[in-house]
Amino acid sequence: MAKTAITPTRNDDYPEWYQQVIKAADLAENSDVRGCMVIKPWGWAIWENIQQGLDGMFKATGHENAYFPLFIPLSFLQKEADHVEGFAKECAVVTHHRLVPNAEGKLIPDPNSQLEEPLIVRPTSETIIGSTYAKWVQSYRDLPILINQWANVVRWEMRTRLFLRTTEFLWQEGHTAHATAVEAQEETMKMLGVYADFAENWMAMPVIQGEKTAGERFPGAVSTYAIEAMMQDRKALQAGTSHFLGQNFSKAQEIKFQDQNGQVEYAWTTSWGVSTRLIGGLIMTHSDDDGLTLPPRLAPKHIVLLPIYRSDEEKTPVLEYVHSLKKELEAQEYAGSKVRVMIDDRDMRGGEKNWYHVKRGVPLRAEIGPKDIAKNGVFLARRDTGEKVGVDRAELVQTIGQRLTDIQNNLFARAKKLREDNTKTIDTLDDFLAFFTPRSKSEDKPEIHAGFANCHYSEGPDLDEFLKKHKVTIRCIPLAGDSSPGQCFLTNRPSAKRAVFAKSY
RNA sequence: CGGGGUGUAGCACAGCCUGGCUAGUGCGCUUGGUUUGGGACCAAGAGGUCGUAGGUUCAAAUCCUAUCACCCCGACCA
Repeated sequence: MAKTAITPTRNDDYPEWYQQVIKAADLAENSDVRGCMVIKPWGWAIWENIQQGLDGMFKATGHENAYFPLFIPLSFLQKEADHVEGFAKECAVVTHHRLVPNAEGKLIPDPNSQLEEPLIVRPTSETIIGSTYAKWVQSYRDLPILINQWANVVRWEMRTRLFLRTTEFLWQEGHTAHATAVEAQEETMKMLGVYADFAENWMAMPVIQGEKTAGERFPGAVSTYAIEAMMQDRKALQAGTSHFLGQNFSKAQEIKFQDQNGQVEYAWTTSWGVSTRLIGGLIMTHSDDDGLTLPPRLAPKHIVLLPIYRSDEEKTPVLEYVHSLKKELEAQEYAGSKVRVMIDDRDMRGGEKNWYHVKRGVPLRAEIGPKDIAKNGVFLARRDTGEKVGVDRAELVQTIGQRLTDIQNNLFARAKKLREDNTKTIDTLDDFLAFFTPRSKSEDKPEIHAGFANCHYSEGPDLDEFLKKHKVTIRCIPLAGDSSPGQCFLTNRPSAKRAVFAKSY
C-alpha cells in the first residue's frame, strides 16, 4: 500500500481531507478572528493568477475597474424589499465610532459616539453602487456603465469553511447599468459566459451554465444565472453568478435617464461575481490523496527544479546547470505568459523537499543531480499523473509549453469524466430516492454522494418540502439542457424542461 | 438561539474520575554527528501564568462556582 501524503484520504473523510490539503499546501489558515481566514503566500499567488486572468477578460469585454466604500448606510439596504430580506440577517453593523475604557479598564464602544445612522459592512454592493450610478446617469448617452470592483465583503454566516464560506471573503463584483432590458440581459449572459470560459479554460473545471429557480435567486434579482461544478465527492459547487436585476434596483436607487424621445426611464442593471470560493472549487476538483494539484494556467510556479548533490564538489556544477536551465525555461512561453520556474535549493532532505512540492501541487518537478548532468537531462515528474521520466535537457526546454498544455487538458478531461460518470437522467421518484440515498453505510464515514440528476420538475411547496427533507437542491436549469417536455418526477405535473438536482455546498 | 463537547509547549494530545515530589508524550524547533536520487537515524537542548477569575484544602491541571473562547450537530449561505 502506497502511503498517501494526505490523511485522511478522500474516501475516508472528504471534508477533513479538504482541510488537510489546504494545510499541507500552505494555502490558508484560520485566523484569530471568527470565521475569517489568513490567506498565505501560496494561496494568495493562486488568487492573484485568478484575478489577473479574470481581470483581462473583463477588460476585453469593455469593463473598467473602480472602487466603492466598504460601509453602506443602513437605509440603503432597506430600499429594495427582497434585498433586505436576503441580507439583513447576516450583516456586520457599525454603530459607534470611538472606544472608551469602562470602570474595569476594558475598552467598550463610547455611548456618546453612537452613529446617527448605523453603517453595515457591505455584504454586496448593489445599493451603494446603485445610488452612485443614480448621480452619474441623466441621459441615455451616459449608458451603459460597465464597472467592476475587486473587493472584500462580509456575510455573517453561521458555519464557515476555508475558501468555501468565510465571514469575510474576497471577490469581484461587476455592476452594470443599461438603457434597455435586452442589453442588460445580454450583459448578464455575456458575463456568465466569461465565467464559464474562465472556469473551464483556466481552472480546468467543467461547469454547467444555467438559470436558478425562483427559490435560489439572488435577493432582488429578476433572474439569476450560475455556473455549477461537480466536486470529487459528487456535490455541486456554485462557482459564479450573474444576475439580471431588471429595474428593481434602479427604481429603489433612482437610476433614471431621459431616452432619445425625451421620456424618463429607469435603467436596467446587472451584477455578477466570483469569489475566493473558486479556490475551494479548484482544490476539490483536481486535488488527490497526495495533496493539491494545480492546473498550470493558475499554478504560481509551473515547474520546480530540485538540485541534488551530496558534496560541495557536486554542488557547484549542479547549481550552475540548474540556474542556466531555469533561464532557458523562462524564455519559453505557455498560455501567453512566460514559463514560471522556481529553484528549490534549500538545505532539506531530497524526499521531504520533493513531497513539499507534491503537496503544493506544482505541475512539474525536475530532479537534477550529477547523474542527470552526465546525461545532459533531468528526471521529470508530473503532478497530475505521477508519471516520471528521464528527459533530455534540450527536449524539456522545447516541450515545456506542450507538457503544461497536456496537464491542463488532462485535468479538465478527468474532471469532466467524473461529472459525466456521475450524472444521471431520472424520471421516477423511486430512482430519485435511490440515487440520493447515501451509498456509504458506515455511520462514522461521511457519505459518498450520488452526483447530478437531470429531472423534470414542477416548482411548488410540495417539491420544496421534499427537497429540503432529502437535502437535495435544484442547482440550475441548464441553458444547454434537454428541453423536451415531461412530467415532474415527484408530482407528475407537466414540466417544460429538466433541471440539475444535487447535494450542494 | 437550542443540543453536545473542548480549553495543558508552535501543533496534536495524555494526566483530571480517586488532589500529593521538579506537569508528561509525540510531531515540530535548535545544536552536534552519521546519512542523503521518494517523507532518515542517534545524541544533547530550548520551549508551560495548565483559558480567565474566585473558592475549598496543609496541598489544585485535578474538586466547586462563575466567566470567556473555540469546536461539532440543527436553522442560514457566494
